[in-house]
Amino acid sequence: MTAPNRKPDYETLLRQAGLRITRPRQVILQILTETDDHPDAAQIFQRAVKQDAQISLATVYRTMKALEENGAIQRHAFGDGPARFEHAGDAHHDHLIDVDTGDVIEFASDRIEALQDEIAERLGYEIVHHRLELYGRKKR
Amino acid sequence: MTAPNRKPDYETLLRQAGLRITRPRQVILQILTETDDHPDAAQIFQRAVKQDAQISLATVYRTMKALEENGAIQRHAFGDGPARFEHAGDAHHDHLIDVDTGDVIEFASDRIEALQDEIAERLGYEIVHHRLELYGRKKR
DNA sequence: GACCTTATTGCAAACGGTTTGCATTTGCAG
DNA sequence: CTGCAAATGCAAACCGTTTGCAATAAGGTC
Repeated sequence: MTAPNRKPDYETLLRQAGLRITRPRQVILQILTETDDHPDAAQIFQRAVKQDAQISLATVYRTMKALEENGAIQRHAFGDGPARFEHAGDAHHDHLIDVDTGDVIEFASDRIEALQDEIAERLGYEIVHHRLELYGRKKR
Repeated sequence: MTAPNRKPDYETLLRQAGLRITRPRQVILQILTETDDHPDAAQIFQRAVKQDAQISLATVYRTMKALEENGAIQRHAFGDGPARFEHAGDAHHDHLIDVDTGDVIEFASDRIEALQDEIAERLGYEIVHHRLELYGRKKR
């Protein structure tokens, strides 16, 4: 059950943050708006180059950083691979990564969240954030 | 509640795997045997150099790889930092990382494990492995 | 629309963690 | 003790990511 993703208006968001909407950014934002998966910087770059051949990978990284700082996207590091991005603002969820395909399935469980809090509590800690990733293989 | 760690006999283990016990390896294995925390390669290297000034970082990495391949240690990547190692063979557990100190506290919860299986099951997946990390701050 | 200031860009170089090629050394089976 | 394969140190390569810099362009102001 993938969480529904309302596509945020990245452009307005950046403008409100006082950032300029440049051509490269338009391209990148459009890609993010259209995408439903969890692409890494290289994938975003590849897609972007098709629209505008002289966009640089550095700009992709810088744009992702700007978006992240403004809470528009989230950065994940699954396994040991490159960072992958997804738009923030959806309800909290964790990830199940298909080890064969790299596909990411989102899921949420209040019970797991509650248990985590309980454990942290017992250890005398306050959870700042957490990471729960299930790596699995599709049953046939 | 840190899981009790029975120190494995790395040396015998490597010998059984047909690997040679060299001076650098002796030093590294001793360090691993003595350590209770989750050191990264650089830390192991630092400690090793004190015993034998000409051990190289490459050898640390190669030794850790050999140990990992033989199931003697586990490699973790907390946050975005360097890989950190711990001896395998202890009962399964997850980690709570103190965001202020980097300290790692181990914990286990059957209930969380069960919930994970349940979720994967529901999604039609079989869990190969998982990663659960709580990042927290000590309450005073 | 032209102008000006400042943010943003592309490029290439630097980065940090990790791996690798190679010539040399070493463990250890025979 | 010898010989050969395995392991070492070193430096260079690697990969994902960040950064310095000079050039370009966004977008507020007139």
